[in-house]
Amino acid sequence: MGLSIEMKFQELVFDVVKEIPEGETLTYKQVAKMAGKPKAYRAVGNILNKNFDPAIPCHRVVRSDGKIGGYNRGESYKRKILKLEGAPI
DNA sequence: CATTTGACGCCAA
DNA sequence: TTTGGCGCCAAAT
Repeated sequence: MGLSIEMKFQELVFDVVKEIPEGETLTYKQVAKMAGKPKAYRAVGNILNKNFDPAIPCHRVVRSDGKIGGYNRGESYKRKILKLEGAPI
């Protein structure tokens, strides 16, 4: 029976991001690696960019350079949320 | 099916 | 330290 779990990279990324606890942050590269493709960090950014689902705390994904990164609702808002959550960033 | 798009990452200067 | 440029990949068109 071809019931092999076949998740798209996009689904895996969303799943990983959904599991990020409050006050924690992951880098795009880390998320890509956890999703099974350590070199797809570029695609991760693109995927999160299209996500407007508030159930996915995509604001907890930051750059490896220590910068905030972007956010489809405004980078300022992203930084504010991270500060409110007490993220080490 | 081919090309373009980007919320990135890393290195050299 | 900061900046510019190249590489990298999935999804959209």
